Amino acid sequence: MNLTLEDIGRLAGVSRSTVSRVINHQPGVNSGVRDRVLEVIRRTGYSPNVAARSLVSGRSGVLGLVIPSRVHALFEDPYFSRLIQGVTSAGNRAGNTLSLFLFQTEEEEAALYPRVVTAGFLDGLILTATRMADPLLARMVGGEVPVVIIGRPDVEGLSYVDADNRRGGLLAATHLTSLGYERIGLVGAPVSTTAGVDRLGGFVEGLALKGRVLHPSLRVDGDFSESSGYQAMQQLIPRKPDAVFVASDTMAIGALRALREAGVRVPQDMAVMGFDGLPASESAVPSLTTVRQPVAESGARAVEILNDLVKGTSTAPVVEVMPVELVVRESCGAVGSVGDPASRTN
Amino acid sequence: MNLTLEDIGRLAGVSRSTVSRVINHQPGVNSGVRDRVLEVIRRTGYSPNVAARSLVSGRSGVLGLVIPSRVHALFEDPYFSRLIQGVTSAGNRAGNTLSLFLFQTEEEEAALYPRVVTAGFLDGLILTATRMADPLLARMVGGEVPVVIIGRPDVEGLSYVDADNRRGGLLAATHLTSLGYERIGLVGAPVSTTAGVDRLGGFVEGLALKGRVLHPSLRVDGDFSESSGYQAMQQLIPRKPDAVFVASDTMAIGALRALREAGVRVPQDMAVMGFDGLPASESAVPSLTTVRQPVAESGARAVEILNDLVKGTSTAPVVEVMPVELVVRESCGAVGSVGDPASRTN
DNA sequence: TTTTGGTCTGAGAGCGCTCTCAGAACTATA
DNA sequence: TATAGTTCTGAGAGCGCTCTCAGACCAAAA
Repeated sequence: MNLTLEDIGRLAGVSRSTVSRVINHQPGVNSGVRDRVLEVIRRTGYSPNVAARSLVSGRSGVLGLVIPSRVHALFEDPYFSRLIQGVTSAGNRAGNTLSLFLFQTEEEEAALYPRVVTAGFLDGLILTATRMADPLLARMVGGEVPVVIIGRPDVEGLSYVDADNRRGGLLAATHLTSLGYERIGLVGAPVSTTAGVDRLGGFVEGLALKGRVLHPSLRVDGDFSESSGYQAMQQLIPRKPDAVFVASDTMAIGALRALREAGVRVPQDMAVMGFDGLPASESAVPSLTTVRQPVAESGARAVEILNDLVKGTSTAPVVEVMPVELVVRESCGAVGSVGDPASRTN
Repeated sequence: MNLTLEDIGRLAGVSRSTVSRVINHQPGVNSGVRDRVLEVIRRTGYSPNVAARSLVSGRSGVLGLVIPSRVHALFEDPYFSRLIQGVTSAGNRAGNTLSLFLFQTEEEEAALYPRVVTAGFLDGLILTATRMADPLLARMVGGEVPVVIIGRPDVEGLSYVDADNRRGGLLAATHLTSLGYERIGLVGAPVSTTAGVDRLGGFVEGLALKGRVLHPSLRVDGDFSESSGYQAMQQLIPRKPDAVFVASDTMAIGALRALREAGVRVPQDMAVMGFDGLPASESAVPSLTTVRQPVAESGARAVEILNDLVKGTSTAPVVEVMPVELVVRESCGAVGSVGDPASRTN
């Protein structure tokens, strides 16, 4: 049942070459012939053999999405679900198929690397969740396969799509200070990631605009996991901040859990802000004021950039910074009936 | 820089054929020659061209994972993250690469289907989250590509890996009745899925063992999403059940949210059970008694079965039912200081 | 020495496709 | 009618690999 170009040609009374031309929308085919061929293709349900095609063209239409999930919990962050959705839907539109590479350990990563890159099977690669000084990045630079990073890499010369984390941190600081909070703390993202560094940098800058500094005792860093947010907040509670910016929604949800257990009311006793704008931030109790970043859009944009790189339409490095946006909900007391800073009890 | 078999052969002083034999671990190669070839391969970092290989062998080593995420929220259920982890890690071990197909709409599904199956690019397919009477399944049956379903399909003749949902439902019912609860309700999974049907069936059977029936007014079905669990529980609260089995952890977390808002204490005023055993069920407040199913293991098992099918080691249909297990935590009052049924206040 | 049998190696065909190139067919111009 | 130009089509090479088949080589048996 596996048809070839030759078969279609025979059925349509033309040669393999002509059928190939029709399939690839090349000019110079008599329209009558073209219709006849298309009709045969439609009738037989023929679709070209991808392996043969990519053998000669050197293109497979397959893009790789690499997620080095060393931190096991990492992948379970809904952030990745959204990202994957964005990447696949853009891929579907563009005619790509997506291969997913999840690495649990660095050994696995090293072992599979040749199969991923050297085999000439992938047209391009999207890398996510890289750390600073990531060996993965080092391997990629100057590789034979175009690469787009999601998140800002710490080396030059690579294409990437990043959220405007710095501005996001700044928005958070501005929002909290303008609401009148005094002792503002931070549950940071790991400073081994540029996202962590940038969100921190923007946050500190935003505080500085109002002549404030981030007191070191009011800062605890997490690792993006829910439980790390929980633990970080447990450390912060006795130090009595009146507002805390948590640098990811997932960690913020953990922080809310710690506060609930400790009997600290949000926002009356303490304001909490998140970062990401995941659906979970909306259904949290109280709903979470957060900085939304366009996760799915970033993934989609990465696919577009990568496809341009593959086609040679554009040449590296392409950089795209995606806008972030403040989403005001209940957890900072700025809206809703739950209370505002003026009516706080502590 | 793209090396071919011919290049390696020239460098090692042998022919293409011999190099091929070495690479594919075929017998009948002089061990001195073999070592020489391997050394050249190691030195050059050669790895065979996948397209050429699969063109002649008819195998690509690529498995497809199809997730028809019609319900948009579906994919954001951490269940899928775990499943994907299980599938990829088994795939990594077995030398497969994984292609991910996420369909947002039925049109997309239909449009991409030929590209997925007919193109001869995939060795096999893993299908998840199929509904009853799923057109996707109909398309698969008798297809040219081996298929393994995750979850029990509603048609005969297909290989599948399923959790023992029926037994899970029964465990839930038995646990709740043995704790002395009287008005036991259900937030069900959609009956358009076999998981929903089986969990319901087992639950009803478990109640029947104690001479109980599930009162229709105490049953509301959800769609696996957090918000559907929230809404279902809102409907259930005025009907005053003293225990509710929620047929997925994600929905159970929504249900807990509704209860918290309504001021209903868990487990003192109402016991709640979940299903799945996701990490989130442990960090929920109160921690959730649930039925754990081995999600990652199911994914891994599906890969193994599929690989056997591809190799022809086994012939369809292969069926594997994965065991489930009761995980007792705080939310039913069976353990912990929060209270037990005897001390309930209503 | 010849024969037999086994072990090892290379030549060559072919997987299904793309792409170049040459030639066929047809139209426009001299 | 002859020539040039244009449009369309098919033959054929080749992408990098696997696999069959025949032959080279060597040791053991006749």
